[in-house]
Amino acid sequence: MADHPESPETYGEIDPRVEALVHDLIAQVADKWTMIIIEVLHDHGEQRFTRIAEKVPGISQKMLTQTLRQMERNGLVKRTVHPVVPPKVEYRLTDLGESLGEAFCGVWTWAETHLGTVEAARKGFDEKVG
Amino acid sequence: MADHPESPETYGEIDPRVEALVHDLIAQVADKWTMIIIEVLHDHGEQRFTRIAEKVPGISQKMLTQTLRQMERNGLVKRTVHPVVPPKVEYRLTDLGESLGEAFCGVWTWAETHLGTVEAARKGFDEKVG
DNA sequence: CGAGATACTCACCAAAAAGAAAGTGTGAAG
DNA sequence: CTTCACACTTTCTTTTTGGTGAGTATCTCG
Repeated sequence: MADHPESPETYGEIDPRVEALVHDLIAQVADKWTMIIIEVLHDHGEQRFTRIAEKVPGISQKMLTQTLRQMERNGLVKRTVHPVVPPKVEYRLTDLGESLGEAFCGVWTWAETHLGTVEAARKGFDEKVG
Repeated sequence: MADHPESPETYGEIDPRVEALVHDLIAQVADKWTMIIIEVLHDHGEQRFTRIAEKVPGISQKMLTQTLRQMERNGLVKRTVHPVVPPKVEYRLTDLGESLGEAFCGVWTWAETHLGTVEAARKGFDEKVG
């Protein structure tokens, strides 16, 4: 599973660290929940846990916590705890988070633009096969 | 799981069909293997099955077939079978596939640019936690 | 005193995804 | 007649994911 010394160039001159990070990030951004949370936080600004949950229908507490933690670890969101009772925790996008949202716009736009093409391709493919 | 009439706007005015497709596509594009295959095909042009496999270390035959099929279904690659023996099958990116690769560049670039920032954020986070 | 609010965590389980390995069809080469 | 190449497919096993529901800490309100 390590390197293949016999295949000199696997692909290009890509720094494996960048590779790994891209995979990582993309896997996360691509993640259903991360994507939506970035959008919610972008559109509505700083929000607390329960508010986010309300705006992301279908998410479980577990996944919300998990996703938010992951985003925090990657520096995409800032988590602010107010030491009051009952607890109050607020989340907001960092500059990094905002910039990722923007970078991702290209893919969103692509998807919107080519919606029809992709649907047609799928239909064509499924007809030939099915 | 449908709408929340009591929360008038969950997020924006997004057509749920677009939503769904975007999630779908993004999940697929974001896929580790799809990303790499797009790159390989972009850099090296049309390639046959085994050649791709060689350039994507770690992928299993199953996943390669699966990913390629999915990409074909979405119109990202063209599959050409030459009726010879032993079999010869070639894959190449369609215009749609190329355009997706380009749209994705933004994210790649983002990742390269912010590699350091993210790594630092992770380190900081892990130190506080661990 | 007991309920309620908030932001979690934890344990358990089912489903889905992925890996590993062996099998398939066909014709040419040895 | 056996072997090999190629592009898969199939089966089996393992790993990863995600949902559910209960539990926790703390202070306030009725």
